[in-house]
Amino acid sequence: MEISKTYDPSESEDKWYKIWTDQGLFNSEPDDRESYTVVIPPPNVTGVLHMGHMLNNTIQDVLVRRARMFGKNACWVPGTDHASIATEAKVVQKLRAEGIKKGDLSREEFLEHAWEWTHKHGGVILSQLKKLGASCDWNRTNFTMNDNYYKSVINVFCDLHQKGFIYRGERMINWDPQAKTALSDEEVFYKEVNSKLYYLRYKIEGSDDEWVNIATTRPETILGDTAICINPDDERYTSLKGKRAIVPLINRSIPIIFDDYVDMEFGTGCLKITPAHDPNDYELGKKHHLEVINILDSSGSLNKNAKLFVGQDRFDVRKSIADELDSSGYLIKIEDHINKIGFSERTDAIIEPRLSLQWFCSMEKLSIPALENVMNDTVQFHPSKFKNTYRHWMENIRDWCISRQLWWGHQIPAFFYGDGKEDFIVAPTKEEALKKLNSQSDKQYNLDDLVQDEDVMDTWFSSWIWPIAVFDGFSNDKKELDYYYPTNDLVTAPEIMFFWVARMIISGYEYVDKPPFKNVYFTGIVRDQLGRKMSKSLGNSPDPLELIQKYGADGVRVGMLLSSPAGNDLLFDRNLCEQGRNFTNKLWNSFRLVQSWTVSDEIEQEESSLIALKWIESKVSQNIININSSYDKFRISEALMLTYKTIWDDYCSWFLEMIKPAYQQPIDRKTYDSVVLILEKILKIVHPFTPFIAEEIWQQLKPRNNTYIVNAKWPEENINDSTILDEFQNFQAIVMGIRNLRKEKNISNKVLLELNIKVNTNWSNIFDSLLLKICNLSSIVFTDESISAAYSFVVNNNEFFVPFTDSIDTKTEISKIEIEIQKKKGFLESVMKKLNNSRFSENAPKQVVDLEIKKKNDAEKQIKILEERIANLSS
RNA sequence: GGGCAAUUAGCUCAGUUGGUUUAGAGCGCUUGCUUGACAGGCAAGAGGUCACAGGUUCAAAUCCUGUAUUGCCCA
Repeated sequence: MEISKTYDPSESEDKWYKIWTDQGLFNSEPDDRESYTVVIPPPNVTGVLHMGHMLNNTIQDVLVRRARMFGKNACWVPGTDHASIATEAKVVQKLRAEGIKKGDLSREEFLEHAWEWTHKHGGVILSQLKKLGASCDWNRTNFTMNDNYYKSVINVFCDLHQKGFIYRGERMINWDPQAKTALSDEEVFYKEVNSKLYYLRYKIEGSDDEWVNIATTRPETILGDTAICINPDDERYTSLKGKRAIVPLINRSIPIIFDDYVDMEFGTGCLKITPAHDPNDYELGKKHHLEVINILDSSGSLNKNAKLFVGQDRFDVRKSIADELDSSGYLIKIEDHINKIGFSERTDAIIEPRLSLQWFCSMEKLSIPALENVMNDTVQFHPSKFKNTYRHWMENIRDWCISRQLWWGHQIPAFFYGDGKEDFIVAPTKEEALKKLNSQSDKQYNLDDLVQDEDVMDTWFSSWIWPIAVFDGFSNDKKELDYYYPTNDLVTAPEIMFFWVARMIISGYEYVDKPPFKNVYFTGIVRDQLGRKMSKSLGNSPDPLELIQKYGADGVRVGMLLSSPAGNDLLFDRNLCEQGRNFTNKLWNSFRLVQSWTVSDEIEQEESSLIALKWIESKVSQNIININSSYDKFRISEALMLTYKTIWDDYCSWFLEMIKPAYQQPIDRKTYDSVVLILEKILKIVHPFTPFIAEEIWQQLKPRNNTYIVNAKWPEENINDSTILDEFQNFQAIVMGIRNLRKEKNISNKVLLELNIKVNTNWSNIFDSLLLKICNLSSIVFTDESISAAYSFVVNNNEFFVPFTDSIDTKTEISKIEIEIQKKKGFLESVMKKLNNSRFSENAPKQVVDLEIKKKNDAEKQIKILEERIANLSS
């Protein structure tokens, strides 16, 4: 049967994926075997696959497939995250396009739309992962809004409230005026922005013409000023002690206070204090018992407390108030100023610090075991440099604002029975809340008296229990949890180290008293060639499915991993996928070659084939040792490169060339059978990286009776002959010497050459038969004399001569050798410098000195050989 | 502003407690190769004063100090 010259992945990929899943090869149930567990970082339920997912999930699949081949019970749990704010934003947008405003809908109606949207778009991303070859147990697909999962989240909330970790409080939080919701600190990102610094003067109360000058970037907030603050060490302003100032335009009298918080260098050294609209001012306000005047409403417009500009947007007011301050003589000057401003991660709106009643989770105590067990490597970070970042964050951890003013998500299980701030009961259901309430109250309430808190929880408050909840860890049946938890490896991006990783560790210790995973592998961010983050708005992200179509899933997998050391960003280049595709093609053609041979039982195995087999056995074993060690250190791209070279260099370029029968000649049975065994080994080690082609060749190679490479055993290494590996290096050098010579002298590969060898050190003849074959030699002749009429080179102090076939160019030959001698002499000089230094020979360890002596002897010997050669040529 | 990293070939990166033949890989580049697995291939070659300046040491890409640049995290 004719096999295609190039490998076509499109057919075999879908075929094998279907068979694998139909056969249930990726499914896992607890049994006697050791478990190997990975939980997927759940992508947004309505998201689509991007390059970050590709990298992340390729790495997970490589780890999972390899573990499966080690005979472990591999379980990779897939699923999605409801992504409360992102999904809600999409639904609102979609409704708006249909002319429906969120405000016109009831909560129930809105949620119906949201579920409809989720069902329509949800899970697309998971089917895309199948294209990539992800070997997930799809029966276990989970979702953070599934009934069971929902209940787990609610129970955790109630439990933490019961334990006193969750509380309700008025705090200054990050407010997104566009989404009209609170955000956690982690959902705010800061950007440097060109803005203005306004210098204003406030009149001192009771004076005729005494002023205090302040500088502010937010003149609109003066309407909420309740003090002016000065550093007590600032001698410029000591006269202001005890005085009051008048807020311009509204003429409110405010105190002048003193606190060393104020930076004397910044602006004028006088700071206006607006406790309602700046977190630092808020803290100062609390300390000095200042009045708090909130002048903004939830959309960022001024409210009636502002007295002026009521109903206008904060940024419009900034312009108008500057004009008005100017015309009434309060504005001194405006300077350009660069400052950092917080933006909403989701809506990109400028964050407004806002005082509001929110739910918080107290983190300090909860985080203690989570910090400790990362620092002591119970949970290992790869690369370990991220431990520093982690520690820094954990040591300065702040309470987590977990409420969001949204509808799509887990509704906070707090039920209000009165108007007071504390008139609520926390319980999993309304019924339970009622029971609880009535048991502790004289008055008897009924269900209609209870109103559930409108807010939902932060999305991360559901995903932080992902590794527990996907194994039903909050139910009474702990069979799954006991077997699969702690999971083994988590593969994720460093950007969500605090959002997610740290919090999973915290919840793991709180609820299972064990870490959620043993290793965390941080991938880098996938960037484009210019180093920019890939994003929809830049349009610089390739479509993963198109890449898979073009290069094959195997090719893309290899392309993604070729240059992605842990924790470093990856500058994505589709040429890497091309390299991956070429690699699969190389593998394919090496299979075609083996497949094309006719096998003969009549002919004997050649000596050269026997040696070649002996060598490749040891070589592959040696490589497997190195590959295993790279995997153990989570150096995945290093493991890939070693695998790549095993196949391309060792197996294809050297081994197959060594055993290849002459054109249209058969191969002996013994050699052929051994080649098949080697090829099987090679398919196994490449399978985690390129599962599809590995399975395709595995199945075509011989009948497998419904067994698959997916479950094949990872090969064991056995180096039965290590000297052959050293000898091979000399052999390689000789082959290269002859190839070089052919190229330089323009001697075709078809011309038979005679190789003369003058043995100066020991010579093992095991590779002689292979030299004859690979270098196309007529014979190998051993000689005691140098041959003058010949090209020559030196390997391991043995001299090799190929007699001149035609015209003689001794001049070039001599100058070539002279260059060689110069090089060697330079080297010898650097060695001698060391050896002649008495402090070196006295202080350095003996083996280091011995090595230098050996280098010296070798170099001297080589120089001598070369000099003799010149003498010979010129005579 | 505070913290943490990084800087090695044209590009992307290795280089494991300082010493293994005057620094390695992949890609790219240059040159040569048309019958026999693969041009998505084969072979050979060029390319680096290891960011800079000091220091420690018999010995520094590797350790220390400073400078510059870049990235990340936090405020």
